[in-house]
Amino acid sequence: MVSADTLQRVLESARELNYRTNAIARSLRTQRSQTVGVVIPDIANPLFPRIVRGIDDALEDVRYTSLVTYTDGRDDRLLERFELLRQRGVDGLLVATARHSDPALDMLVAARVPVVQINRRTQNQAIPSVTPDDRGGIRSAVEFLAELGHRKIALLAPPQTHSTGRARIAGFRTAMRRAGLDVPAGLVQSARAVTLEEGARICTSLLDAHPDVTAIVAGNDLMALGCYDSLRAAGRRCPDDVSVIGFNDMAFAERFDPPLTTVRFDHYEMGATAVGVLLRRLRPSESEAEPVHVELETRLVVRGSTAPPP
Amino acid sequence: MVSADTLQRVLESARELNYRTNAIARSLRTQRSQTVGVVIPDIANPLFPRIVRGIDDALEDVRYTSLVTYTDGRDDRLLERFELLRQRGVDGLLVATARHSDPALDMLVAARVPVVQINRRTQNQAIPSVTPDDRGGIRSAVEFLAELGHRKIALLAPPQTHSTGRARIAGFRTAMRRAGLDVPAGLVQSARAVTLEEGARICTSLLDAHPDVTAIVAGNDLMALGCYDSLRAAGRRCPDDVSVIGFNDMAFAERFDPPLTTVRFDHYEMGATAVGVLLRRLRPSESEAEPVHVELETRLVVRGSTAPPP
DNA sequence: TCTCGTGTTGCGAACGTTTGCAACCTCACT
DNA sequence: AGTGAGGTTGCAAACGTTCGCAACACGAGA
Repeated sequence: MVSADTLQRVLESARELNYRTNAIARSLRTQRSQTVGVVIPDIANPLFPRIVRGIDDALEDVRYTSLVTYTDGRDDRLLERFELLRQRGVDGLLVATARHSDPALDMLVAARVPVVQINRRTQNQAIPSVTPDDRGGIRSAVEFLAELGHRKIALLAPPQTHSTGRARIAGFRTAMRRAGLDVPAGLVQSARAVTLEEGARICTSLLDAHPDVTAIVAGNDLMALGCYDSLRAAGRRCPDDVSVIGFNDMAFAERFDPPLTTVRFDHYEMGATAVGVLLRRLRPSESEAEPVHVELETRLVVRGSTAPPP
Repeated sequence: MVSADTLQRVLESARELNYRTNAIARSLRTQRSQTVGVVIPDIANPLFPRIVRGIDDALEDVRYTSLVTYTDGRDDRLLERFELLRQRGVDGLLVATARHSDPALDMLVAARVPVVQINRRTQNQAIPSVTPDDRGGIRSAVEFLAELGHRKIALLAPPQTHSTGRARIAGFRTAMRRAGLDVPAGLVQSARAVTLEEGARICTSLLDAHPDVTAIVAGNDLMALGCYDSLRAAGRRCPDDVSVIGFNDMAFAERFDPPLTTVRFDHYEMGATAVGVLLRRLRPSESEAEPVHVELETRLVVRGSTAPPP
């Protein structure tokens, strides 16, 4: 539109005065901040750094920035977090704290805030989500254990209030049925939280009640580590006496003692994909489009925490 | 200033219209964004999540928000990252990527941008910093090994371009001297990067050249894990044949095989303290105050990767 | 009663962009 | 030469706050 020479001179003096376009002023005028809010339980939980990294890299490609905030699993903080982010003018939200029934999320869709769920999802189908294939993952774990010869397999599931809890229980039951195995009451336990300590606690009570269990599918890697502790305390060896399988393939899982057999999916990709879904929603033309629900492929990574039953 | 009744009514209708003060407009007007930029190599590096968490919690107390961005160790990206954050109008910067000589940081102080360094520092004394007590930490590691009876102790230091590299070499030399031990050339090696792979590489070449080494002090926990790999590949056992000590006490270090003996300091506190220093700098009255350099106390955590020499 | 000081109220400018629109210019066609 | 289309230029409004300042009211002292 202007001559190359003028452009050159403009750019030059801009650099000279070191002009920097003021993103705040731009945001105020355009009503878009090129910013998305990310709500996770805790960045220090090993599940989340790679997710966040995937988010941030994908956002950077389109010159967006993330604002990350934490709930520490305290659901009463959710609304407050959302409020904070909206004050800051985020264009959309990436939420990894969904509960099966989640008024805070419902409120967001009512307020027409673009939201995408990560890792977990609510029953409200109107909110797009990117999650692992929980059922498939658990199924591959059960199949593997069954092939090894295990018959008494227990599941330590995430809480029933999480989609991960429900989906994994469902996946477990169908896989067991297909393998021709019983699931006696008491062999499926729901945790109150997805923590190492809770994993240990449940594992201990489970083994007390059912000493003949030879394999445990844990709700995630942290809970699997809790099982390690519990087994050690009970004088049982893993994998010789009891096999353990985790979920997530957290960083350094291959270096634990024993190296953890676990269901892997790509955390980085989960974050990046969620950004893609959100950005699509952010386009005015597609803001009302049918919500997508992406399920990420899982793969069982066999390491040292699984063996044939004794 | 107004009656309690009026206040009540104002607040009520504010809630009714669900008024939300627009942080962007406020920032534009006040020229303060209540935001600080955080520059780290990579959130997926296990050192950083707890630091960032400490930062964010401390910031939240004063209603600030962080904008986190990554360099992946590519120093040429630094300026670009700074530029991005300044465009976004951050009030100050927290930088964990300092090099011993660092033009990008010098540029920031020239531009009077409030900066605090975390974990590492440049030689430019004008920039406040919060770092671990590198010398003290290494000293406690060496003293412990010497007490166990080790005589041939090697150091795999971080790069010389990092303050951590220099300080740890210095600490190593004085500790060895005090213990009455020699430091032959070749027993102090500087890494090119602070990674697991680089740790393995150096460890292998070190053990080739000096097979009589019985203990290794690694630049950090990741490099220590690299030593594990290298030792295993060489058919040497840890700690029976060679002891290994790390630095940082990264998450789950106690669960590695063997559990890692390492120098611990409080990452969370490091982040929180840095925020404190930065906030003080942000006050106009103290922006020119003498820069402080906080050194965080370290403590050796003895686990299973150390034993008397064979 | 007038002046001055103190305190309150309310208006409007400013922050740095983007964007719509009016004004203007050029050129071609009638 | 007049008209209109197409294109360029430049100005001003607007985004949602904060904050300085003018205007005003009130009371006290001369």
